[in-house]
Amino acid sequence: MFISIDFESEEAIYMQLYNQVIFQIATEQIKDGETLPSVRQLADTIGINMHTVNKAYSILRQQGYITLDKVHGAVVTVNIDKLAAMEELSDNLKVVLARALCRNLTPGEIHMIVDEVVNSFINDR
Amino acid sequence: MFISIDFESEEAIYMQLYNQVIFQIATEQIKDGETLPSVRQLADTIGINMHTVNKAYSILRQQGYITLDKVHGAVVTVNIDKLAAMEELSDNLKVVLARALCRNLTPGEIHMIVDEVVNSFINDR
DNA sequence: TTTTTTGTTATACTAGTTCTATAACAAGAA
DNA sequence: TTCTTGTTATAGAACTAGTATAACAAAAAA
Repeated sequence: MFISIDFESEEAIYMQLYNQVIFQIATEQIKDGETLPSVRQLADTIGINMHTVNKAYSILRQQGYITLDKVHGAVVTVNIDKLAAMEELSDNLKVVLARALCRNLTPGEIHMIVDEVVNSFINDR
Repeated sequence: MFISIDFESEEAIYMQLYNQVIFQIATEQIKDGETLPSVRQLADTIGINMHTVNKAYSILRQQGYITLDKVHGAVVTVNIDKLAAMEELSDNLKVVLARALCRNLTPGEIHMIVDEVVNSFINDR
């Protein structure tokens, strides 16, 4: 797994890590059932503290992207609750799309950009 | 302008305030050219410190949703740079749509939910 | 003119978050 | 046994959020 952290960024390290794991699952660079590096190993590779990786992993687990245990480590487990997933997306979209409407983007333009972004992930597979 | 703050929320007060202004511009409850309450007045109404309102307003200004000066106060000014708006939306969508793809939502399902959210804003106008 | 209100800036304090560091524990694997 | 695993505890440094008090210049109202 390739992770690159920008230490100059405003964004917290554990958040960058969290987002990059999400991106890699979305583009299937990491697939359902595959294992992430251990917290200590990844912390060592990146050059950050173990607890920072642990925090990212804990949030990923809490939100149902991975499972964690001592036997199997951090395993990607893609959620299958469609209804919950749709509600989550709806919530996440509210702020983003409100901003787009404030900028006077039309529903058509918004659709076009949604397509672009979705396809950029799918084409990376 | 009606603002309601959840003091129990994880979300910072200035962020809740920022988001609610965005929502009200998106639903045209506040229209282009209209004036927001002064920082002191709004702080008093909500029952929070002046600096907390000032922070929300400063970010709104910095991101081009309002202009601030002593003469006219906080005036809503809808941005007209389409290209910048589209790049901003594209960036904001990346994280949200990656999460949706991790949940195994299809492009069709994503489009349906985008429509729902966009229409919920437009129908509130 | 005086008073009030405006955005803006400065300083200071508390509480909480982020990140690091060291350490320890139980449990499975080598 | 030895190593590695996830997990938890504690503690410190640096930063952020929110509050509080205060002050300034400039426009508006009295």
